[in-house]
Amino acid sequence: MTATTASALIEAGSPSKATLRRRELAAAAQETLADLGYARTSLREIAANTSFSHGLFHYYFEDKQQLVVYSVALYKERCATRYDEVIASSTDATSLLAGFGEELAASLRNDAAQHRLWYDLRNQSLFEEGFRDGVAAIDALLEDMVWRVLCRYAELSDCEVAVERRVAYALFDGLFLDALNAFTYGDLDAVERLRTAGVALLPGLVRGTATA
Amino acid sequence: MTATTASALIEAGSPSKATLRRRELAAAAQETLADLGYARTSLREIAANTSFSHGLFHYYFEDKQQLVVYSVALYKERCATRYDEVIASSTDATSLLAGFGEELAASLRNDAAQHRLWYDLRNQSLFEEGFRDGVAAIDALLEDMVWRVLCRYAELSDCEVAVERRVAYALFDGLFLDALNAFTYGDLDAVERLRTAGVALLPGLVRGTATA
DNA sequence: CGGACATTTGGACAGTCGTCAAGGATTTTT
DNA sequence: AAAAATCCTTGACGACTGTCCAAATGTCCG
Repeated sequence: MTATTASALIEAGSPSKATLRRRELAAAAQETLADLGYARTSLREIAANTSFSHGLFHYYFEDKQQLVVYSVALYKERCATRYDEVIASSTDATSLLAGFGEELAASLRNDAAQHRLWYDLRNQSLFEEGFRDGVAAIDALLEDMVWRVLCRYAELSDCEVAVERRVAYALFDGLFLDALNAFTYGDLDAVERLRTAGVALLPGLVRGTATA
Repeated sequence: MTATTASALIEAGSPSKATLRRRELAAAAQETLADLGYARTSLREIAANTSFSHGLFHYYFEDKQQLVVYSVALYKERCATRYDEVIASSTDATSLLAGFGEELAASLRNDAAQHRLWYDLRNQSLFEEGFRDGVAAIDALLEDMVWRVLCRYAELSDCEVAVERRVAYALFDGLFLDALNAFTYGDLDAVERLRTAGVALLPGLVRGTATA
């Protein structure tokens, strides 16, 4: 249900002409935002990296907040399906672990700027109420994503999950945020460290089902 | 060594008259900043919650960035010693766990606004280079704090630590950030959930020393 | 007391910002 | 082809920002 709410932000199904333009503007905005962060990015600067004028953004979005939330949601909707193929194609726990670690590392390596924008937005939502609903919807998407990985891993390794959904998400998120920090500061090893730590964490979140 | 770097930010030892005033201004600034967040807080607004004028802040601080870093560091220096008394006074693993959980919960319950300011600042540092050194110094302080708790727990439970320093910090930080999000959104149960999850995590980060 | 220095004020400066509205330009519909 | 609806640009408005600075105030020592 919460996931559906998030999808509603992007308006799935009917790609009307206006919706397509809206997505185009949001995608362009996302690049500039990922570069500079929310606070330092003005609508004029966003428009400058575009073939459109700054006024147009107010034609398609009510205000800056809506634009930013829409932009981030647009990326995160794709991002939240990142591990689904590995989940579906893995037939044993070991290969799931390997595929998961690979995707985790790739996500940091290739999309670091987008991730830091997401964390920026999530943090702003602690101060600006207007962000809360959008952020909560995206957060639910990511929590579901982690939960799917964990459940599949438990299934393949014949165990049961030993932590709550939100705890599992919080732990992986902590690892990822730490790695993103290091990576952004220029520490290239952070990618491999994240892979290792992520792969090591997963087995710690399940317990054998034989004990009773 | 890294901790010493952070302490240098606050200038320990000699409480000159100027330093005292500097601390007073920073402490006042911290309140407004914790309320509004970094981006939405202007020097005029900070000064308005003070008996001083806005120009004075530029007399004691080079720019807004320095003021903010100093303000957050001032709080975090105290905060990073939060668990030390429990560490010192606990004589068995169980009471350490209980005391740790209690402090963890209290930290969220009482200082939520200060914590979200810290996370705000840490996130800004991903976009603004001027924040990096100060943030890294504070981060090292917190990592040390977690590490001290973990090492003491391992010692009292006759185990050895099974994860690296930064991984331990990242995991607890993930739990805390998740709880802070929920708490700020009005979820009062987040405090007790954080206590439970924190207490449950600690034993998972050590392993018995008997196995060889 | 009087000068030297430190502290504090409040206004001015030069920008930047989000928002909006009036008017072209373009597309769609009739 | 004319009319209507939609799309897009441009320029302006008022408010706000960090920073700087000349002047006022306070403090301390000779």
